[in-house]
Amino acid sequence: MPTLKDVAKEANVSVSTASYAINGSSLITKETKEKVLSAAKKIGYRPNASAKNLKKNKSEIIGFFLSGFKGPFFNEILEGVQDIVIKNGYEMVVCASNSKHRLLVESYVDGAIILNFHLDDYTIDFLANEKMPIVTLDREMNNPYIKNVLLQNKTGIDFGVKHLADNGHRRIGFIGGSYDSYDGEMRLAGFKESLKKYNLILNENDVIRAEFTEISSLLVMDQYIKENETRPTAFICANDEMAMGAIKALQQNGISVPKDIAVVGFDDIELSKHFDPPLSTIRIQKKLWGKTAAEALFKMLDKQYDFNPPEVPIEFIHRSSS
Amino acid sequence: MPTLKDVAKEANVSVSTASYAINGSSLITKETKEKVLSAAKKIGYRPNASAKNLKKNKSEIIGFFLSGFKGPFFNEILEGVQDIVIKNGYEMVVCASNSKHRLLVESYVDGAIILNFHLDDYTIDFLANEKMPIVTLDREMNNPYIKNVLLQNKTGIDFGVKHLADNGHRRIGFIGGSYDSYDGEMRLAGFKESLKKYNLILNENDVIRAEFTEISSLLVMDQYIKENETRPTAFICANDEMAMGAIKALQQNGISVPKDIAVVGFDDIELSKHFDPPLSTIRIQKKLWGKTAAEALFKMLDKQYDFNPPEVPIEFIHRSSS
DNA sequence: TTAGATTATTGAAACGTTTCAAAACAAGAG
DNA sequence: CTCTTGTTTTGAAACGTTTCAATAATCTAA
Repeated sequence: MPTLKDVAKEANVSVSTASYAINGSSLITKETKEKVLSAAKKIGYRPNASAKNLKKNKSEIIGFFLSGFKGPFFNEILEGVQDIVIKNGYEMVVCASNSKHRLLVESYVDGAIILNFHLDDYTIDFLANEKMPIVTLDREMNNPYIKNVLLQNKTGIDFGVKHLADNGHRRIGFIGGSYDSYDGEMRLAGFKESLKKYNLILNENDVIRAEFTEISSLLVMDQYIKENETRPTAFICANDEMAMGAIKALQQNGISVPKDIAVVGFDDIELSKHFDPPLSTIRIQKKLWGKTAAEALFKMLDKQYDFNPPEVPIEFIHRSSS
Repeated sequence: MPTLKDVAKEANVSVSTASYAINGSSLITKETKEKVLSAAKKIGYRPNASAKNLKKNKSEIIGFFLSGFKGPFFNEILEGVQDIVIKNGYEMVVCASNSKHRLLVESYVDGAIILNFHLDDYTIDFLANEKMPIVTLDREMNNPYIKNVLLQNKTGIDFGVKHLADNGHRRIGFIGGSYDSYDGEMRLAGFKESLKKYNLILNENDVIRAEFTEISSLLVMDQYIKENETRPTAFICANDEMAMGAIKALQQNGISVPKDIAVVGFDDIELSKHFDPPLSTIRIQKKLWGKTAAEALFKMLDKQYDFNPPEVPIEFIHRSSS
């Protein structure tokens, strides 16, 4: 691999001149610059990012750290982030990590957005600093170099519960996800608050848990149906996949949705509007979520720390499942 | 940020000893190693990847370069790649680039998988070398350090055409995508070959083009319907999204699918089986595609160049749209 | 012309690691 | 004791850049 030194030799200038020329410094005359540039092209020079970053102590790359590429969800968030990253002249890398987090730990990136339950709070808190601000999408953290861009889970759930209550439902069940999900637990907490708000009684037995997947929800719902004589007239679910699983279980047991039981999801994933029946759900504007997060990050990279990121809008989408 | 030097000072050893200790060299005694490690922890030392990579001239990271995060497609491929990458003790970064490709050009990664029409052949050819082998998913290239892991587009289309021909269709149309897609053009070429194979005549007017999206396909199909008195009894589409768009256009014009016109897609995306009517299509095993690509890459990283990656299986999925 | 100011170029140090070769130390053998 | 051998530690160079400070070249004005 040819280096700057090789370019300098080829162009008959010093290494420093070559460096200035390639970086477009105004110190260098036009002729020299051209000489260097054509020498660089001739020998196929490419800058070495490691050396550059080592010297400059920054990479102009930000990282998005997620738990895995599965799921119908990330693409849109990433699109939003990417837009802002490009606008700021940076690049984004996306990493799924479940253990080592090398890229996060070894100063690869100048900033990070985190949506990854594998990472513990302690690590995130330890990593955040002036040289590497962090935005979390999946937890609340309190650190001058960390901003949280969180969803309005409780508001969203409240829209759903209100809708059901308005339509006369008095006994509403909830399908939650695994305990380690911040959003999931917030949604459950919101559910309980909303029930109170609308004077509905909470039947603890009607709060069931699956694992955020369609199949897990189908199974637990099937079991629930078989074990319970009387049932809620509506379920609200911590995400759309589980709503779909629940609906399938209900249908398989001869229970009609929404005639016998109404079901409301959360997230409004792409599939939801194509599902049969189309799913009532709470929509997150995912691309905007990504944008908001990225903007918060760049604000911190610009040494501004004293602000609160704007809320990401959320809305209830009424379709046929309720 | 504390450096190795700080660790060395804290532990009362030399920098080299600290380095050996942290990297687990067998030269170092147990006690020294422990001393160093606890010093490192105490002062919050984290290795600096830039310095390390500069010295070692490798990063143990491979990059996946795609054109954008849109589309229902990438996640599964990425999952496959990620599995293999982790198995090899590397990390993967995913980048969407439309212009600068900084991460690809500046020796950030030790290898690359490319599915990105924004990148031109010349650049890819220029970048590939022993220190950075490349696997392409979206074009044929001939270079000792590049392997192509391509789909069996023609075979796939042939399954579709055969299915339609077997069901008595004599006039079959095709909805292609934009000209710059390798897979799209291969599918079109395969379509023409298959027509010949089954003695069907090609009506050039029945080959229409959209842009791989549902909406573009809906629009061109709508126009096609309005402009043409007689029509094929079946369409085969270069991807599932366009098949869905076409079906919607047909339905909006009072044409029933599959009763009046059969439609077959390509890719078998998640949505296809939930679509109304569920879509007949050609399935790509996307996760396996990713795995195959990653395995080819690691073989090259292991200095093995003389092999052909295995074919990625492909199959026809019969649902209700045909 | 020439001193002084301005512009263009260069040498060398530094960034944080790794790793070779040399040095220091410890242990056995004579 | 001293010599050898083997083990552990260390000093220093190197990786490819950037950038400060210093030098060289050119220009301006008296």
